Amino acid sequence: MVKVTLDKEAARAVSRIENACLDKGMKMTDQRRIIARVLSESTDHPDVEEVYGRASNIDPHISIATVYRTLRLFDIANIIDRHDFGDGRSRYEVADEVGHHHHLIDMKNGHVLEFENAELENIKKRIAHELGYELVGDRLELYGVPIGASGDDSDPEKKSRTP
Amino acid sequence: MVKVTLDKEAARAVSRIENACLDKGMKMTDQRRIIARVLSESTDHPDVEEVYGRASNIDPHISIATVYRTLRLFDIANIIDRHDFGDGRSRYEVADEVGHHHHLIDMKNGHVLEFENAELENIKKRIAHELGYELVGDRLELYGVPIGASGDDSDPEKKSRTP
DNA sequence: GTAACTGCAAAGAATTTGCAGTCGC
DNA sequence: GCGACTGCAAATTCTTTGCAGTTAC
Repeated sequence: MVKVTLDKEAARAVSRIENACLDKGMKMTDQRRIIARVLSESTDHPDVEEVYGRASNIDPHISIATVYRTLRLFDIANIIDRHDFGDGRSRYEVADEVGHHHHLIDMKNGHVLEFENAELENIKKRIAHELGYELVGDRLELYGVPIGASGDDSDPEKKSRTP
Repeated sequence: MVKVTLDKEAARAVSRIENACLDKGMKMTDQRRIIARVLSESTDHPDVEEVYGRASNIDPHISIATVYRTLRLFDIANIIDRHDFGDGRSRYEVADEVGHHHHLIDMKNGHVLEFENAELENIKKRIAHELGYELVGDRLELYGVPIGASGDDSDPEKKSRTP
């Protein structure tokens, strides 16, 4: 049942991306559809290499240059969000349709948690206003260590370097 | 009078950095002293190339590799903060001794404003706790456009690309 | 039909590193 | 004196780009 829900959501995201492309006069090529699907089905925050790998499983002929170009386009079109978690590379995920979430990076094992907080959203807006600005974007990452932990050390999303 | 104050502060920052180096068993070379001075005297957020340029004005023989190495060391030692404002390069500034400030990037002209907000600090900590983490670091940037503006377009700190 | 897109390989930009010589402690 | 540090140039890593052929609309 979970899987069905996921597939449905992913399919919805794919068509959302396809529509966004067509709206902006971009052509919907097989490669873009594949990358859209890969991103829609991802629940983590893959970097370019990782997206390339997953896309290659679907079409082994896809080129990494195309992945770079497509991710850049999707990013500009606000279809996806680009993140920088402190290791050198950019990471991507499908953009929120509503609301806005941020990330907490577990310094112990590299896990990335997502969270959303209305109060936080308000404060950010308020601070910007107080400085005389309209908030048009923002970026927040928290870096933390598990409370009272001495736990495992796996690193499903690699390690970060910025504290 | 302002200038005197600045020089005093810069001198204090330089010796603080020197002490931190010695504390950690790092050698205090001329190059490191120069880079410490450059950073201490900067009120903006220079990138490596810029630090290199300013350091070169003091000692034209300094190498950019040394600047890279030194900035990395200072960063690890928590003497300085590294930032990423969305253009490709890293930017640096002397770390806060107390408190913690963040940045608002003016999307219109690239200006970078600094701000501090106690309420914000609390929320971040609280969110981390709710997720089961002790907050050990964080990063926040706001991107904004001036309210009711159609103003100038200078870019003293270059332009950013992330919204 | 044609402008946009792709793959490939080469170019670019930012940063790191190997090595031989130098210098702080 | 010795290990840490520096300068230099070459190497790495991530990302972009020029070009010739292909494809979506």
